[in-house]
Amino acid sequence: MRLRRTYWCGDISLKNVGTNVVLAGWVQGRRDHGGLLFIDLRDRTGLIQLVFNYEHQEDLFRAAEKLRAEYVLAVSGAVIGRSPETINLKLATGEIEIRVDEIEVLNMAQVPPFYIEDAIDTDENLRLRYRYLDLRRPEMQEMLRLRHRLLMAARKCLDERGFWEIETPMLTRSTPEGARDYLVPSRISPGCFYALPQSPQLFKQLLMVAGAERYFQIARCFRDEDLRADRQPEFTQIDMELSFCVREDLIAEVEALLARIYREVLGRELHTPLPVISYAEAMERFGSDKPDTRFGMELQDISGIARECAFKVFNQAVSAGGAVKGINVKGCGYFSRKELDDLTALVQSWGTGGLAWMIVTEEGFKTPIAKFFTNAQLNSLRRYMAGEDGDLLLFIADAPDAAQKILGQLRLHLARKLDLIAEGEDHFLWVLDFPLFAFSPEENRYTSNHHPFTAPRDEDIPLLRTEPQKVRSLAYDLVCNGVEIAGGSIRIHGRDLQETIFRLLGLTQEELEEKFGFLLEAFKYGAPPHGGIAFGLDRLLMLMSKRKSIRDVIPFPKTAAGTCLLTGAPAPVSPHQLQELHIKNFGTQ
RNA sequence: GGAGCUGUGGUGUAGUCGGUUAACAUAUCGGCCUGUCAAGCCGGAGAUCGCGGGUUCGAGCCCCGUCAGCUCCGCCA
Repeated sequence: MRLRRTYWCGDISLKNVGTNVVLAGWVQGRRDHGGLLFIDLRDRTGLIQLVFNYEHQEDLFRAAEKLRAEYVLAVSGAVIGRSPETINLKLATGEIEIRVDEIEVLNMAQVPPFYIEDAIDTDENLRLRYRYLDLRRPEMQEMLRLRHRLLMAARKCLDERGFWEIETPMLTRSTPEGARDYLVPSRISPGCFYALPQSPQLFKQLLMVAGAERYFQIARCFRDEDLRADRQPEFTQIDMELSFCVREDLIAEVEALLARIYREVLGRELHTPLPVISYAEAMERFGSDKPDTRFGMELQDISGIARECAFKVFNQAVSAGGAVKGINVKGCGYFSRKELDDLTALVQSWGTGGLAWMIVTEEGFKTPIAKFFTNAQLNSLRRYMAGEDGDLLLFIADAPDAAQKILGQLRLHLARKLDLIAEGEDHFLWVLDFPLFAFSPEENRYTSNHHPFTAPRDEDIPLLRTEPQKVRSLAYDLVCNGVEIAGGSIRIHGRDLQETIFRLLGLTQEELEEKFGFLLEAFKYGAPPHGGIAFGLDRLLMLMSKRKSIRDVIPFPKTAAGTCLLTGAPAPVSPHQLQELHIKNFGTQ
């Protein structure tokens, strides 16, 4: 390489007119007019136009004629201002161009399999197979830049607030609970396996015992579960933990970090403190523990009226300990019978018996179940549901949590269908006071809602012995637009309480010692009160860049089947490799 | 594990009721062209229609299977 770059393409402007510059980059395109030839040169900062004139320099012109898309060049030339009629306002550097006096072709290139430009509509297979070309496209370069800026802003902010960036092992041990582990066989210990971390959970708690006080890590995490549009088998967390803190301290730290990120990366102010809602209230009002609060259509409880009415589905549900919940779909009284039947089928596919509907009209209620209600009941229904003429009221009768959850899903479904969601704004909120446990009927035991190290609220500790399902935890989720962005908790720091929880989770003393003995032992040596949280960095980026797929914010993502189309991973290995690892291949049956 | 959608020159699409030579745009290659920036004009090459089987006189189109990608359910402390 003879010519050494002196400027980036996108940094040149009218200020540089009259100077000589050396640029380097890729050929974006070529416009050949015979004796006059234009080349757009691209680097990661943008495009700039190179001009070659046959009359000006014949040899150079002949060389330029041979250039093709994606050839790699260094050029030297003079920055000249364009004449007014040739200025291109669509191009950031459209007021100037480079009159080239020397070209160095650093590499030739095959014709790429798709266009290197934004808004391409090509098969994602191809984009992933040739990811290095896909990443050349400006919108993908912008993603890389945004990701970098987010990481830098987070690191700077956490550093300034006294957090130490500390690495924890990637080769660790498999633990029960949680997602399926990715396993790594040990060569030196035959028959034994490492697990890749689902999160650095245990290590960051040990760091608190170790007196690190404030820890963070940009941590890669691995979970061997099926993929989704917002889920990859390996993903990145901004992981934090701090000692001597209460829940409110954690929340304040996170809000400071998030505000800093929004300011530095997007130039936007985040108004803190962020709204807070309890898990119970979120479930009651939105039927979700990650409510999308960008629109209304909140759930109402009409169990009181349902109990009194003559409609068996309603009154029996309530007397069996269930609930009747409703939503008001404003102005949708025009829904056809078919649409209502489709909605009914939808909620049935989600596992409830059916859907009751009422349309509020000037003459009263239009509904197949009118005869089961007195006028007084219908009037209080209308009042409860804030029903106005033309509204559609939908009701589900079921066990309280099922009715909430399914109606919450229906609320989301309708909001998307009716385009009620204001895309411009981000609605952050904290969800607090999650139940510590969920009961698993399949396993006939309690499981941790968050993870087994989550502390219960002090005042609920007595309930551990009597009604564990009622114990509220010191866990907190940060939710935005119906997506969980971050989640964490205050941890248990006492050995006795931790053992009680493990036992409630059905872990035997042996399992407990074997799997978590090292943590319980650490807790004997003066563990400080501590708590932490982890951000889903990829999801945060999706939110900040308004992308619909997590693959669009990860440089080298995997497909829905967990494969990498670029490298071909996962792939078979040689028998020799397996032998060294003491692994026998049983084939694919 | 289950459900749905998609697969046709390099790329994006069209392809009727199953009918003979698979169309269009763009990219690409060659020629012309001195102010383009989605350059323009002329010409050329480029597809066994994801793969395998079946039905049929005949399949891009219908049927079965399979592969790949995407979306959703289960799963994801």
